[in-house]
Amino acid sequence: MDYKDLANVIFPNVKNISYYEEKYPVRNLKEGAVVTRYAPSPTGFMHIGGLYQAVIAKKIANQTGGVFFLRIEDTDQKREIENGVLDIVNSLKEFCMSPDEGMIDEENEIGDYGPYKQSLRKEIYQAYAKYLIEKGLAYPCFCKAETLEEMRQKQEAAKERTGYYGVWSRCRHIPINEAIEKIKNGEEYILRFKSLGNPEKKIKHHDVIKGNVDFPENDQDIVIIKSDGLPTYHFAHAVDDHLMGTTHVIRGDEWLSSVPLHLQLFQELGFKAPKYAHIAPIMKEEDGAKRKLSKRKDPEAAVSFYLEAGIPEEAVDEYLLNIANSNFEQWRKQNPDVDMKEFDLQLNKMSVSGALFDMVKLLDISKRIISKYSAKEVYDKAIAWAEIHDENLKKLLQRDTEYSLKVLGIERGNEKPRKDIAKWSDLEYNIVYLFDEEFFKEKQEYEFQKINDKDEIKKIVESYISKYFNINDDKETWFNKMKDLSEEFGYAREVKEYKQNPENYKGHVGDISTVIRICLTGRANTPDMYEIMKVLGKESVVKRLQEAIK
RNA sequence: GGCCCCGUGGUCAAGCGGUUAAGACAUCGCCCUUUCACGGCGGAGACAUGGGUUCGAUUCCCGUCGGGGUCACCA
Repeated sequence: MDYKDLANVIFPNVKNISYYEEKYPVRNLKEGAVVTRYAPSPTGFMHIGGLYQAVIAKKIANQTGGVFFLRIEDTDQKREIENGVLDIVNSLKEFCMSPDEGMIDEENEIGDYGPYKQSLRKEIYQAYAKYLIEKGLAYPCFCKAETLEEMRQKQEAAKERTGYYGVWSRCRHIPINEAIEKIKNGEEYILRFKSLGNPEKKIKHHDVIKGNVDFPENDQDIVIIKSDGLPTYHFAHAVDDHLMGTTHVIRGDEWLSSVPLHLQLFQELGFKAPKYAHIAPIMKEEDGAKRKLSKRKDPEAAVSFYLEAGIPEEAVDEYLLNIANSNFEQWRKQNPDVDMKEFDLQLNKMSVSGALFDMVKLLDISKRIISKYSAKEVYDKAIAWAEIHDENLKKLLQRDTEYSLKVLGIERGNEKPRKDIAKWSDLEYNIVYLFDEEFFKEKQEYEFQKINDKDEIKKIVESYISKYFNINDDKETWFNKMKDLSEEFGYAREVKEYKQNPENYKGHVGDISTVIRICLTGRANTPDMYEIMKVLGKESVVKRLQEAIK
């Protein structure tokens, strides 16, 4: 009895690995093209850290003329959630991070290296597992959970390393015929990798992000095939990334310490090892301590959080890119209108330790991006958001599209556009008062500032309506009239004038215009008043002013 | 606890033995033909710590402290 017999008893019907090696040939890509992947488990909502990985992986692949694919790692069927795959696929799509290959919905996929869902690749893993058994590098393990637990306690008591290795790996030493016997008797077992590593020796690993890291060799006989017949992460990683032609494994740095194992697996399977780039996680500060953004505790960990808040997807992508390579913002400053696809991302410039998530910075980026949109773009994007999240805003904007466009166009499209909207959920507050129906819905409560004498206010407004206001004035005329009005009531035409001789005036043009502004809009702070009047139109302006002094 | 990684202003970060230690966000002040926003200018604000090595260390080495990761039939 030899290893081949054992292999045949365990996997009597699987194909030879040469079948798969031929079926999935080496990719025909140009020199330097990088193949990356995003390989999540459908076990919960899409995490911002996952998006971060996807952004980086896609960017690196695209900018080298390579391939970015999506592989679903659903080998832990206990933890799987409903619509997990769909959520991942849709989230990627929303953030413009759709893969070149891989799953495109719960069932379907594109690309020649599939299936891209691990649960559908069972027989492939088994073929490679069989190959390892034949080589004497994998063996069945009959240890029960309790046995393992006992062993572990002994190890801890003896202050030894825990795990299944060396003298502790009892099933490794079961004679082949005995193992076959057990299997034939129906004993339950899993498959373990037979590690040839020696922890006294170091392996050198060069990580594309972390740099040189030395580890002891792995000597753990880790599980490669679980009792449900599916592979563990480690084994699936080696098989899949080999067959799918991944050149750069870009993943979270929680995997860094398994590199010795993975390298060993690639080695023993006869695969060329990929390059590894281990990304530091996005952190959050709590009670003075840093920790990974948590799915449970932090709403901002879910990508849906940003969608719901109405932060443009583009802004989130740019923010993430900014965390990845901090020189992005310099590039952005020099190339304000260039698509972020043009930015050259460099893995070796990535930080080795995790950055704290900075919502303020995200919002700043978001403001910049929204400020660049045309009124039409704002309209379309805001409606698309409101469609799902804000019925009121949708109605408001759609009532009179033409008018809405004028409102959204205020101080937009010029050289220094307004940057006061960071997310679509800000928009309603920002513009409601420009709609008469809403404005007159409730009696406005005016809080005047410097000038608050009712009579004085009434006179100022009346005078403005009767003597100065003309909707057709150009900006300069309009401006001068505001100064004339100021003068009429004993206020300085210029702020500077007033500051030089405050005793000569009751105030300055700013005080007067504030009165008009508040009567007109109900607010002390608004965008340019001239533009607002133009948008409101003659009737509305007069009506608003008259109502205000009633 | 073992193994591994990290430690520059509040945050993200340049920096690779000699620098007035960049820049961005945040913050403060001033300016910007009237508010707000934008923009401009300026201010405050940092090399965790103790030893080495060196003519000279933020940069190199060691210790300490602090932070993070990992030690599953989870990924």
